Amino acid sequence: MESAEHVARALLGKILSYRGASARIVETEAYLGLADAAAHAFRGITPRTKVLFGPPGHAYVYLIYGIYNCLNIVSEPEGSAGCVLIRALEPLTGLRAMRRRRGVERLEDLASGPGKLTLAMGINLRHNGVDLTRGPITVSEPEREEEFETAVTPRIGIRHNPDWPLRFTIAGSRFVSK
DNA sequence: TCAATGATGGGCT
DNA sequence: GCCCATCATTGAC
Repeated sequence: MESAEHVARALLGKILSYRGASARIVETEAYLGLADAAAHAFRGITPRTKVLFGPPGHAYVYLIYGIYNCLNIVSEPEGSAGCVLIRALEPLTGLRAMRRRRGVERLEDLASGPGKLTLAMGINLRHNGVDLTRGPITVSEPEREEEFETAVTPRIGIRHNPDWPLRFTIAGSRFVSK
């Protein structure tokens, strides 16, 4: 089964890595493409959304509010536009670079939000469309799989379908967004 | 502690 | 011209 929800759940606990920085995914949201008015792909293929309609495993990076970038992973086969927004990370390595790029010290503040984490990891619009199965940005299994429970809540900051339970977090993590 | 708000630019009607 | 899948700061309490 390959739904955005399934992939969003499966990404929790995985390791996102790029150029020496790595972090554990602790919060995701599923967007359901043409079936979901909150999704960028809802209105169909445009220059911006065409990567969403492409093959899974690619990055969809977009600019939000003129300032921040958000990282998504295309989650469904070509022609189907589901994706998963990465919303928060638990920093693991490359902390010095993350602190420099973010301008804050506290570990909990480095990547505890979708705009914060792209800045911390050095991910921006240039990475739109890159294949995450080939690098240099990668998603991999953790060295030690830790047990955790998945909490399910409505998505954050959207106006359409605001109560759909498509936000997934590692329960109790201090690195989720606030 | 918490709600309100300004920053800032691309995408789309 | 309006809308954002945000964040840090401000100011009231």
